[in-house]
Amino acid sequence: MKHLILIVDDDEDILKVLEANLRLHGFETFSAMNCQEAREWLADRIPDLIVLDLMLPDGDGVQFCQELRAEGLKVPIIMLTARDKVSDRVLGLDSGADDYVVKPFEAIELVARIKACLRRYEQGWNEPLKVGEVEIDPQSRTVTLSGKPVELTAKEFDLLYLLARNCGKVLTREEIKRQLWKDPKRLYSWSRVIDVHIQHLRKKIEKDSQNPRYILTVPAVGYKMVEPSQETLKGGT
Amino acid sequence: MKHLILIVDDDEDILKVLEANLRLHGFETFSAMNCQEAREWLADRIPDLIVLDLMLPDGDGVQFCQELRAEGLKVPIIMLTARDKVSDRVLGLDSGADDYVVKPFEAIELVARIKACLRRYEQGWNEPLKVGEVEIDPQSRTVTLSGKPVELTAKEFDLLYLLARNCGKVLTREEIKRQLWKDPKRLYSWSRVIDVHIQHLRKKIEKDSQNPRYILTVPAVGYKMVEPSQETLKGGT
DNA sequence: GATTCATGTGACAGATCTGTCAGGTGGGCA
DNA sequence: TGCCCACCTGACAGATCTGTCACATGAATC
Repeated sequence: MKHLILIVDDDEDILKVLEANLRLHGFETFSAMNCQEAREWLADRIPDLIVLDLMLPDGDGVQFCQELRAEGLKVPIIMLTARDKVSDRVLGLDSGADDYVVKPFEAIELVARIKACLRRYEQGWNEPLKVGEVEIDPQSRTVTLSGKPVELTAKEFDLLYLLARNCGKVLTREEIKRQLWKDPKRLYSWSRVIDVHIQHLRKKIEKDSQNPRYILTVPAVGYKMVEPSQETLKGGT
Repeated sequence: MKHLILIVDDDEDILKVLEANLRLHGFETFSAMNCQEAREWLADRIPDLIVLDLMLPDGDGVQFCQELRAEGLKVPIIMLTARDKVSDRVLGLDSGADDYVVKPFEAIELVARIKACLRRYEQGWNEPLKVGEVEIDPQSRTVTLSGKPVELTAKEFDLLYLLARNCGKVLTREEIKRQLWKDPKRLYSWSRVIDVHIQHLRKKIEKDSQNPRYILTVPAVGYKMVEPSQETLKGGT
């Protein structure tokens, strides 16, 4: 439930201040001293927001930001930048960043920006979705099937919402793991958790969990959710 | 899932540093010390990207690169070159290389370039294709024939997509094998797998698998996919 | 028409992948 | 503390996929 923030900065003092402040405000934090560290960390899990210094020992923050965006990372990124280094690229925010804060700054200001960004971002993750007869409302974390409420556990809900947001697109088990488990180290790669949760979901939202219409297996690849076709909707054996 | 990178360089130190760095970033690597070794390796399989030194003991990198392109190899190639050797040929990139990095370089920079190249390249592998009435969508891994969905296995799908991407061009069995089997050692060279999969595909997407309109046999060479001509579309016997 | 070579076809078995289940673990709560 | 519940693990069986083989077919050549 806590938001996880990744801070990328090479100044230890700033790191410490930021970490302390953010934790005070109920965030979980993880720090990286350079691009490389950040990359490695991001290979495993996805934070809710990234605070990124413009100047890093092993690369340019703007470039790094563009790289992340190109990889399809969608979480908000806030840039830290010295006043005299505020380049047009950053100001134009076409680096892919969502906001920037000029150093030196009050920690409180950054926290405010972070909260604002998260709010805006989570709008997208707060939108109710409808796939076929399945309606998913993240606000209340409720799911209804043909109007009737369905009880889901936390993981089941998150998994369903993730699938629904990528409706039609195949998600590999790797992708799912990265999004749903903040600490993937604890999850053995050969674990069958995802399959198990998928089965639970099917039992709850499919009429015939043996012949699923919503959550399809794509052999050798992963799973995908689809808008059921008319015929499968009718012919519900 | 991991990307496979072939590094061609005769400097063992550089090789070691590159391998370590690339593996750290989740790539699989294979090294060749010269053109010959690279050629032999490439005869078996196709990496996702090649890092190629300009100066090699048994040949010129630019020439080797052109050779590979002439053979129809399409994966991105990044050239390594000493600053004073940056020839116009390389700068113009008409050697067929996609990018170049000047020595000495930061490993991190190369990694960034590699990722950028891969991203650009893989865009192409996510695009839906349409050949005649056959539509192929890699995102959802679905195929439709005249709008009606067709069920394919994983291998069948990969094979079809490969043929479609090379629509009009003949692919030899060797080329197909190199692209679809990352570990070709396990596949006997006389194996008929490809033929068998082709037959399965024909049964699924051709009206008359005896007189295929999409997937044609080119005797003594291989297979090719074509945009069916009008007459064959009408006269469907 | 016989021979030869390459491709098409169907059957089969081993490999791989998914679905399923029976514990085990740990956190929350009374 | 002890119960309950969600979640994770690991083993297994069944289903599916895939590579191999044996043989059929068909075209080209002499």
